Amino acid sequence: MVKPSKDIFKVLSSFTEPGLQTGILEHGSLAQAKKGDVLIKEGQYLNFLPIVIKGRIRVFQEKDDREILLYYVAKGETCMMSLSSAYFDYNSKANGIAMEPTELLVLPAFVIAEWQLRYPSWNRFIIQTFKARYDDLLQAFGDVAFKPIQARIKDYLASKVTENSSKQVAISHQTLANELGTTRVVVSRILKEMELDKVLTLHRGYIELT
Amino acid sequence: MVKPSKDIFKVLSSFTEPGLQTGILEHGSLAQAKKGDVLIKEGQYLNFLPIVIKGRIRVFQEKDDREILLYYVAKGETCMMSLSSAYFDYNSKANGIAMEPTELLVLPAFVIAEWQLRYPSWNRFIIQTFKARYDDLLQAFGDVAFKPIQARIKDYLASKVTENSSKQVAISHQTLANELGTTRVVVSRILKEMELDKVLTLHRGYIELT
DNA sequence: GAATGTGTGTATCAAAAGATACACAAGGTG
DNA sequence: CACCTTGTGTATCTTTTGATACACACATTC
Repeated sequence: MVKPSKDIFKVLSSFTEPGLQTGILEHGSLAQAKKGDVLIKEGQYLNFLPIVIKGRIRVFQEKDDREILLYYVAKGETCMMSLSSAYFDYNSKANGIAMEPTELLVLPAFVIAEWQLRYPSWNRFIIQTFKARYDDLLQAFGDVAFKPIQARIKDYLASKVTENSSKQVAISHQTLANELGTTRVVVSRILKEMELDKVLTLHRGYIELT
Repeated sequence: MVKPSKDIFKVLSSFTEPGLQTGILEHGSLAQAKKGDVLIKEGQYLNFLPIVIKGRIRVFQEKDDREILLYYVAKGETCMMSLSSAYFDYNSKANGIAMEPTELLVLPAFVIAEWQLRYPSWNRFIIQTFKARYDDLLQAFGDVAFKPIQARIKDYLASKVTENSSKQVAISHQTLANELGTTRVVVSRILKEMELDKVLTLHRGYIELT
């Protein structure tokens, strides 16, 4: 049980109220996760709220041997599943796995509602989280409902290109399939078509957009 | 511009603080919508928050000539799109249409954030709305991503049977297709298969589960 | 370099879903 | 009744997606 230091407010810069900062230092603890660590499992009850200080968490749904991405939790953000779960005593409807070595600030569930009425910046944080996750999900929902996989692959790759400002996207076909909720063979097939259409070049382990 | 009376708190029974009630009576106004009235259009900016007092609103996404249901807004509830839009000055990502003659309490956007810090019951209302809509959407997302249409039709009809405690579900094939994001022909085909499997009987304008 | 795991290409077949077109029935309206 | 709208049944064809199977290349480890 490691206590956080004031350094975390370099990352959590939106939490400005002195009382809030004191509360975080008092009730919070720091936890580490290795790449691949399972942080949240579907069905699990959570009575704490993790906020990512460093690293990234992938949150996804699973059914049989298929997966589909919901969202990533980046530095300074928290996970919707935990928030819902901690706030309402519901269980998680998704899984969360650390993508890289990740550092978490863990807060007990009871502070969420309490601080929300007391500290405007905390309230804003909670509302922002709900809103951002809802928007993400809505976007994903529309895509799955209306777009063919080909277009979704294109979109996914395009967003990665922007995100990393590199034309080369390091991802395997299997992982891409897991992000989009389909299978490896389908992804390979479509990627090959796209290569024939000259929109990208395929390599082992990465894809190069043209 | 019709001012609301105290009667609305029969519906909005969770708003207990006297100050909140006064605020609602002061800043709110009542509006009526006829069946089929378009209340929210995709892309629209909203600077008000409507709360349903009577009736029901259908919120859905649209692309080309396809539709897919997001959720219904029932008595005492508000619409996630409006909330997001009014709270954050974003535009709506969905459409809202009155399903029946509907009465709305309309509040100006600025009250949302203000009341949220001042009145716990209002805060709870806002959070509940986010949470409930997120859950709905997550469920729908998983269904679209993983379930074949046949199963989704089954689920949809089953939920209507429960909701109305009647084995007869009054819905046309076209409307059902619009709820699920597919086309009429597909729905008719699958329903016919299901009739041959003896799980339901088809009639003009309604479907009877067995 | 043999063994193993991971990543990719591809063929074949099957199932699901969509597009288009047409027939017809039921109900309401003039 | 003639007319129009809405709802349904269904055939045909195509596209998309999925399932299974197999080959092979690259990389890592022993």
